[in-house]
Amino acid sequence: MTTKHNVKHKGDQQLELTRYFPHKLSTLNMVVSQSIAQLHLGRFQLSRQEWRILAALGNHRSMSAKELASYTSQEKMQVSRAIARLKHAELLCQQEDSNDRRYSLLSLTEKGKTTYRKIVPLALAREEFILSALTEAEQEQLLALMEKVHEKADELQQWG
Amino acid sequence: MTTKHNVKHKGDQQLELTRYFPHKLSTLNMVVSQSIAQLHLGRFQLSRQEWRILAALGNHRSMSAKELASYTSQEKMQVSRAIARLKHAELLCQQEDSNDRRYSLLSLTEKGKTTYRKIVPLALAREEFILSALTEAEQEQLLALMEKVHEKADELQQWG
DNA sequence: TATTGTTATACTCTATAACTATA
DNA sequence: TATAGTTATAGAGTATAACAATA
Repeated sequence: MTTKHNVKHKGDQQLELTRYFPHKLSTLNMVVSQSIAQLHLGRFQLSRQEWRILAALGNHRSMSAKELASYTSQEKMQVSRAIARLKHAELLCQQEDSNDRRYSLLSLTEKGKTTYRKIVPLALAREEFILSALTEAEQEQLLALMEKVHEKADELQQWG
Repeated sequence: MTTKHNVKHKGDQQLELTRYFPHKLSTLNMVVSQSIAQLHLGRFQLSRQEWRILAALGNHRSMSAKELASYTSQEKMQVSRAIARLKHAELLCQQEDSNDRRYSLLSLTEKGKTTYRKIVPLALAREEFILSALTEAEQEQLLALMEKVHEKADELQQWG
């Protein structure tokens, strides 16, 4: 019996960290996210949270804080604080929803849109560079496989 | 011209966050790493850094702090602090390398080995569950594709 | 009573770099 | 002078939950 992780003794399972999927995924994410962070942190002074919100609003005109949290996969406090910073930097403006005043409508200011238009081509160029390691078909495969794994991991997380 | 990310106006690139590879990778990593963290944080009171070191030493008998840093993809301070905590918990012991006393030889205590033997089967079971979303062939594909992407991202990160 | 969003608090993590000891 | 490893410090990020306003 041969498996990916060696079994040295009967009933004595070994875990080789460098072949352990969660670790491989984590290190891949580390290098990819750092290469992207160089962009928004370095040149645009945007935290990851702020960058995600800028990206969301640049593409969707207007969203509530709750929608932003869900869309950007962040907690509502993270979103709330990122909004405060973006508002302070005058990249974003906030108005009440007249139908339900608990909601706020968030959208980019002209300054925010300008920043979006500057950063997006650079971000897409980096994505393209990274994915140029793969053929188009492989890219689709990779995304499909990641999707499947994501669903299973969701299941696991729910059940603890 | 159709691309993955819509182009609404000429020269006006749009980025759809949910289709942006770095973001998809980040959210996948989030759910996978959290499902693993439930294990080592919840049941074994080990931080991610400590868990990685335990895993490394359980599989390799003895390593120096520097080797651990490289092997576990962590900074040397993180490793140093994780070592201190593991030493305090008596899971790990440290002795000087008699050839070069700058180096220390780190290895698991019996208590550390016992913890390793308890946690590894559970960690592997979680990995197996997550990867059960894929066939064996798909698993190999996924790892191969991730490897290629990793190399490209390394390149990008180096050049800034 | 439930929901959106903000704020307070304490805690952890991180990054930079200074530091010790050895070579 | 270079390397292994530790420690100090400050800043950033995080989680929990209390809170206000609205429905």
